[in-house]
Amino acid sequence: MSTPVRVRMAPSPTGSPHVGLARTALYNWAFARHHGGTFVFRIEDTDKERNTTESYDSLIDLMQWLGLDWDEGPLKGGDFGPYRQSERSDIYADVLDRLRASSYTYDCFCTTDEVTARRKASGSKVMGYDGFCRELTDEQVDAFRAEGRAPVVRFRMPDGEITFTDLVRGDITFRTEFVPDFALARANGDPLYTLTAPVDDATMRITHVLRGEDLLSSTPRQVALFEAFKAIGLAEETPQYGHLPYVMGQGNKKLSKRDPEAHMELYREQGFLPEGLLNYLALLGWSIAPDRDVFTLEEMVQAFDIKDVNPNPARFDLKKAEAINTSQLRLLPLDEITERCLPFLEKAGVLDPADLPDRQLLDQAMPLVGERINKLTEVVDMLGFLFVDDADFTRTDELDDTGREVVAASYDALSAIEHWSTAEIDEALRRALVEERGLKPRHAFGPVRIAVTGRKVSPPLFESLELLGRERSLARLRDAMSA
RNA sequence: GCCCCCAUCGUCUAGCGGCCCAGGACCCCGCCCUUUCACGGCGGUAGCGCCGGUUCGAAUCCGGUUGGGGGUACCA
Repeated sequence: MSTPVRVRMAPSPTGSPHVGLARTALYNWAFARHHGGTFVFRIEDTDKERNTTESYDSLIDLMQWLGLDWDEGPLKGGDFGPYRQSERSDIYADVLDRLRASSYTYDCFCTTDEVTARRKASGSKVMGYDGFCRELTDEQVDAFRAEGRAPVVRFRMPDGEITFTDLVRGDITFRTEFVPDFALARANGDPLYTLTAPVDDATMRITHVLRGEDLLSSTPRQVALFEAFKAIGLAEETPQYGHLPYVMGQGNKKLSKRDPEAHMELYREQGFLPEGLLNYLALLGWSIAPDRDVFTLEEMVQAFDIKDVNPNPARFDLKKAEAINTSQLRLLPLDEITERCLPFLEKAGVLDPADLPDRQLLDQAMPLVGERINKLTEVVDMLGFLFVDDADFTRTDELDDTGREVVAASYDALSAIEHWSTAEIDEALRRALVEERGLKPRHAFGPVRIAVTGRKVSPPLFESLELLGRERSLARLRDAMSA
């Protein structure tokens, strides 16, 4: 491949970014990095009705969080800008003029109702536009205008068939009788995505278009358009297309924006690692090796080949996503995990990262939980008991009468301890509860755990007691006896 | 309806004619570790949609069939 690779990610800022989009972004990014090419980030905001600035912001935010850095685009600039279609109107208008001057397009005055009525009457199996206005005379045009009709601009599809080599599926052929003349601009003059995307790909010198399978059937239009672009001197090469498999949700439908699990922000809020999510997303249609599925982004860049992408649709499986995330978490050094937990702890009101004693306590506690959590948010429930003010401490799990007796015995045993250390706590509790009272460990330590941490589930008990400190521990035990 | 795409364990996949009576991961089920829950370790169940070809030999190639999915806009 002699010409340098240029790929792009071109989302439209409508709604919150979803996982299919992220997967497409990842593959484009990995492809660009693998080939030492350029990754362009472009915003397709031609639909004024549906675009929102919140969506635009969250798109940028998501890409930054994932660490998929772009070489050209918003916040970055580049030689082929602007990178928001809303700022490229003059470019589209110019292309439209040139296309019209060369008769690649024509004005169409038909209404949707008229077209479907004609289709129905003719008994045609093909839907969509029927080419009615292709060869209008000047008189007919005048008559339509006299009626007050404004035309949409349509592209004249050539006869015959169009074949292109899909990077993930191989050769695909469409007969153009099944791809009707399509609109490039609205009657009010606004360009449509059917025009803007190819124009941007051409002017930005995009070499490879990797996008969702939903765009597969529109590819013949783009290929035909590119022929016209070449004729009017706008493009020299048609990009190569590769259509990525769908990401499906529950059941057998494509994951849509209506599915809650489709939204990327959900995973971020749940405490997924960008590394974990990206690793999992990479697996939806690609694999790095027959016997391995946990890897770093660098390894992916190294190994990624678009030809290895599997064309099958893939179902998003939350359980596996979590498992991969866990594996990525285990790869992180403890202080890194701590650092990443901070925002979640702060947001939950567990601690103030700026508070030094809190930070020190956290650093002591993290070794107990760093290897047990699967997602960052889990530290909140796991460590909350250590930081909560005594006045606000509550138990979410209940103690029964025998539990209270165990707690009382524990209180006595622990009161007598000389040094408040894990080893002595262990020894004292074991002797008082297991040896003297003959309790099974499960029944011995369970009530103590609930008394002190408020929950049946917690970090290791003796260590937790040590960190909590003698006074607070004993206070909680005393409190639990009468609860 | 028409056009296009897809087809290996429940799920994600490896497999690009013999190495496969199909390998890995998740899930699930046992067992081990164990102060809870986890984590971790070990083991197990489970799959090439169907029918024809091609070939000495097919999960792998071809055709058909069935089943899924997507597209059919003055949305992207």
